[in-house]
Amino acid sequence: MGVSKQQAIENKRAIVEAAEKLFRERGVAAVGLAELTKAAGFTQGGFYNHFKSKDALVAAVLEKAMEDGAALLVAGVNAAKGDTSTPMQRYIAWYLSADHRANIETGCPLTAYAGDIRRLGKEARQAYARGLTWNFDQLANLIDGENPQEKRKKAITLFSQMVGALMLSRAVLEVDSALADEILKDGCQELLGTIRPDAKRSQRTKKRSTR
Amino acid sequence: MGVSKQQAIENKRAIVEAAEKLFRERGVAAVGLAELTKAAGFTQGGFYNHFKSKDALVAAVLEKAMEDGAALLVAGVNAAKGDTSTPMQRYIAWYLSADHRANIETGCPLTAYAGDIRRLGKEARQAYARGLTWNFDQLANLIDGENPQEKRKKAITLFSQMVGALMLSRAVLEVDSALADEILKDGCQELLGTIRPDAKRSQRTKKRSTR
DNA sequence: TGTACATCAGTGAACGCGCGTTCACTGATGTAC
DNA sequence: TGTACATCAGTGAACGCGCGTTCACTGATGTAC
Repeated sequence: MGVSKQQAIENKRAIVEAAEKLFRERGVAAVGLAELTKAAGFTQGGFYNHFKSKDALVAAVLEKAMEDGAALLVAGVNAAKGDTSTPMQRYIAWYLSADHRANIETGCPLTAYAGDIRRLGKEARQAYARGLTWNFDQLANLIDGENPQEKRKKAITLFSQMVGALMLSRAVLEVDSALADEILKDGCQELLGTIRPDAKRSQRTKKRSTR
Repeated sequence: MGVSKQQAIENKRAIVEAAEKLFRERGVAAVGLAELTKAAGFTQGGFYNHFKSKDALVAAVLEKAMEDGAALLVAGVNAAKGDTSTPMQRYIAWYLSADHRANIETGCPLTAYAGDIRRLGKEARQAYARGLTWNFDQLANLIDGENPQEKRKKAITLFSQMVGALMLSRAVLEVDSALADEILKDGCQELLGTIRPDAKRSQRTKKRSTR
């Protein structure tokens, strides 16, 4: 129908954006191209002007998701004025928050896609692995002291626990919200204690006093 | 075509068994009833003699999977003759083994379905939540000392970490097997150290000496 | 600056396909007498 | 114990549906002159 180059670029971006949200919420297989192109403001057939297949879109979406995930880490780690917590403490507190749990479309893509990624195309899986590697590297930098190997190992085990707790909490949220909250809170408490041994006791005391 | 009652029961069991494996490997949405009934030895239309809908099958499969997961925990915890490790040590070592990672169809269903369960029917999600609750209870019993709340908290955080590490390791296995192995091994080492502080050093020493 | 025309993003119908579900029918099983 | 018959698991074709992908066509955009 005749559309400016700029509009075409915007339309492609809109497909990826819509896919990024819908894929996470409902799963890649459950979201059709008709729905995606409609969300981007045009019709089904035009999809193939932008991607050679749905699989190519999936790869682009994962690539974009990993970039967004990286931005989340970088931004989340910045302290608000007057905040005396460490970057790692802020990251953990955000990661295992009810807010992050509720917003799977805008949250960490590594947890959001953890269950599906095995079944997606190779390019998508490679993007995921690259994103995970980058995340481990960044987290290792936020861990203080010790030798590089120990820092990396701590980063990996810490992140594994965050991913597991967030997934399990989301898994049972609608059916057993008390259990979901327990998983999140226990994980958060435990991890904040782990990264700073002397913070563990004060964290616990704080919890109790607020009850 | 006339079939004995016993055969009919066996056929129903065969559907659930086939579904249990295929659902985990390829996802619930990607496995059709035609494939399942064929695997069970009959044709598509007969499915509805056994289940009122695909959703009802999914619920039955999750129910069965949780039972099997429970049996895995109970069995895995039993010591071989001459084995001096604790039940918890054995469970962790099995859970974070390359063997368990490779066999998603027969492994722990809580990790296998962690990513998909949010999108399944309510009955299936309830079965999952019940299975998770049971698992936490059992693991808490395997943790020594301390008060019940601390044991439960430890069980939850420990299991979260195992689920996260196994999921992430599976997620990148085909694309970056070195990273996948690192996640599994670091997680295993860390957890074996956590549950028994004095075992941490000996575990590390053993690892190094075998390299 | 104005005109002629090639480009190519979007249209909308069609393709073959597999899905979950329904249904009239079959015929061995298993029960009632 | 033998016969008549109701039950019901399995058959196989059909239902409407939505999927990913293809394609001839449209027409505003943007370039070449």
